[in-house]
Amino acid sequence: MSSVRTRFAPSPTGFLHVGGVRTAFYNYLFAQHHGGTFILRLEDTDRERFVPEGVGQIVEALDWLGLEPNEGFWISQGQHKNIEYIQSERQKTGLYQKVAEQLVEQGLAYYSYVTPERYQEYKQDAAHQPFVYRKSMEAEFHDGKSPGPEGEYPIRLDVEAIRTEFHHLADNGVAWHDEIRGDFVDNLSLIEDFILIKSDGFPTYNFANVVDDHEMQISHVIRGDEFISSTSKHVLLYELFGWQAPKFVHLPPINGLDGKKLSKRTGDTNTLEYRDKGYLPEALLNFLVLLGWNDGSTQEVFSQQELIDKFSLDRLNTSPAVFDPKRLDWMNGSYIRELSIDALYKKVADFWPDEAQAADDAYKKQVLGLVQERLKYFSELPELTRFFFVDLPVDDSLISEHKQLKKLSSGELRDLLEKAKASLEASSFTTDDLTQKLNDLLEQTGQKPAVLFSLIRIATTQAPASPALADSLAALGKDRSLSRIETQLKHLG
RNA sequence: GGUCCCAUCGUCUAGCGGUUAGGACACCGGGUUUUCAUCCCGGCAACAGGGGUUCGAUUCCCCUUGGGAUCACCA
Repeated sequence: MSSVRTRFAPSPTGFLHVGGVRTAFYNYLFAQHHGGTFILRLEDTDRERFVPEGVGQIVEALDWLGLEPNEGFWISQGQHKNIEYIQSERQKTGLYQKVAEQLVEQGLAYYSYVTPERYQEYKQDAAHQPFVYRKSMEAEFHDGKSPGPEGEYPIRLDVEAIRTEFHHLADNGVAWHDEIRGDFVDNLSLIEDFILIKSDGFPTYNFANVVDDHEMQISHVIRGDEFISSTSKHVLLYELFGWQAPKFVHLPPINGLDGKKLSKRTGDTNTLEYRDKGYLPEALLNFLVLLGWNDGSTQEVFSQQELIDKFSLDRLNTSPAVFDPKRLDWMNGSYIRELSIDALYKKVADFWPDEAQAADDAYKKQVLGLVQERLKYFSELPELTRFFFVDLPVDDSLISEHKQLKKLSSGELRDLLEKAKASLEASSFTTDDLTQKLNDLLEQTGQKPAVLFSLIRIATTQAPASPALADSLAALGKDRSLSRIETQLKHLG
C-alpha cells in the first residue's frame, strides 16, 4: 500500500461547487495513481453557517460523480458512516481542546479576552498599516475572570512566545514548499496570534485542519489557492508539534466567462444542477480535469483509467482557468455519441417529454437513435423529440420563413404535397423504401431536395429541425405521416 | 493599503533559448441529395508593455500594467 493519502475536506455550508469537484477529482486521481488512499472529511466547525441539507447534497454529488472515498465519511442508505471523519463529532471527544490546552500549558497559546468588536476597532485604528494582534494587547481586556471550563474565551497562539523559544523560526521565518509553485517563507512578524479554539469550543479551520491532517496521516494537501496565505500558520503549527507537514499543492481558481469568480451568471455552480440538466458525470469530470491539467499531448478526451494512469502533479497549471459552458457541451455531446443506444436509453429515462409516456421502449429507442448525435445534454430531449410522440399544430412560419418555400404559392405547395402523399401511400415505410420513393418523387416533380424534402419534413414534423427525412418518416410510421400531410394540406386550403 | 499569487488565440491549452508559435472549443466558409446535428476540409485568431541576460528570447531576471487571493471566534 502506497503512503500517499489525500483528502477532500468540504464544508457543509451549501451545495458542492463545481470548483470543489475539480479539487476533489485531483485528490482522487493523485491517490489512485499512486495506489494510495482518498479520504473524505467533513469540516463543519462553523455552526453558524452550517446548512443541514449541505451534508447530504455533497455526498449525493460525489456519489453521482463516482468519487467515493477509500476512507472517511460517507452516507449509505441514509445512514452516516464513519462519523469520526466529521469534525463536529471529533470535537465532542475533546481532541482539539486537549491539544490547544497543551499549548496553553507550554506558554505558547493563551485565552484571549478581546471581543470581535473591539478587535475590529483595533484594526480600523491601524488603517493602511499591517495589523497583527499580539498577547501584549490583551491587558486592557482582562476582566479579572478566569477562563471557564466551557471555553468561554477563545484560545490564541502566542507568536511572541514562539519567537523566543524557537530560534530557527525567529531567524528564518516559517518556510514551506508548494509542489507546483515553489518556495514560500513568512516572517513571524507577519503571522498574528490567530485563534485555535473559538469561544464556542469549536476549533478554527487553521487549527483543526492541521490536527486532522496529521492524525489522518495525510501526505498531500491539494486545495484551492485561497489557502496560500494561511499555509504559513499551518506550517508553524506543524513545527510547534514536531509533526511532519504534508506536501502542499495549491490549485488556481476557476473563473466564469467574465473573468470573475465563477457565478450563477456565467454558469451553474451547483454540481447537482449538471446532473439534473442531463450531463454525464464522466464528461463533467473530463471537462473539469482539463481546467488546469493536461498530459502534454493533444488528447482531449480521456477515460477515467487513462486519467488515473497519466495524472501527475507536475503537469498541473498555476494560472486561473475560465469555465466555458460551450466547451462542456461539446465534451458532453462527444461522450453521448460514444454511448450504445441501450446504454444511452437507460441514462435518459427521466428526461423524455410527457407525451412519450405511453410510447413503448422499442419506439423510444428508435427515436433516441435518431437524435443521439445532436444531443448535447439530456434535458434537450423533449424539444428534440416531442413531434415523434404527438401531433404538433401547424406552424405557418416554418414555410413563410423558409428561404425556398416562401417563394411558392399555396397552390404549388399543395400540388407537391398531394404528389408526396400519393407516393408515400405506396411505400412500405422502411427507411430503404422511403429513400427510394423520395428519390423517385424528386424526378417526378423535377424539384430540388431543398424544396421538396423541406416541405415534407415540415408537414410531418412541424418542427424547425429534425433528423434525416427518411429516418423520421420511418419512425413516425405510415398512418401518422400521412395524416400529418393531410392536416397540412387542409391548412393550406 | 500590507503580504502573496497569476499573465500564449475570445476560451481550454502545448511550448520548458533557435518552431511558418501546435492542438481543441467557439466562430466563419465549403462538402456529405432538405433542416438542425454528426463527420470531413478550409479560414479567422495569441506570446500585455518596457528594460535587461544572451549570438539569439514566448521561454530566464527586473520593472510597469492588468487580473486575482488574503489580511475573521469562515473555511
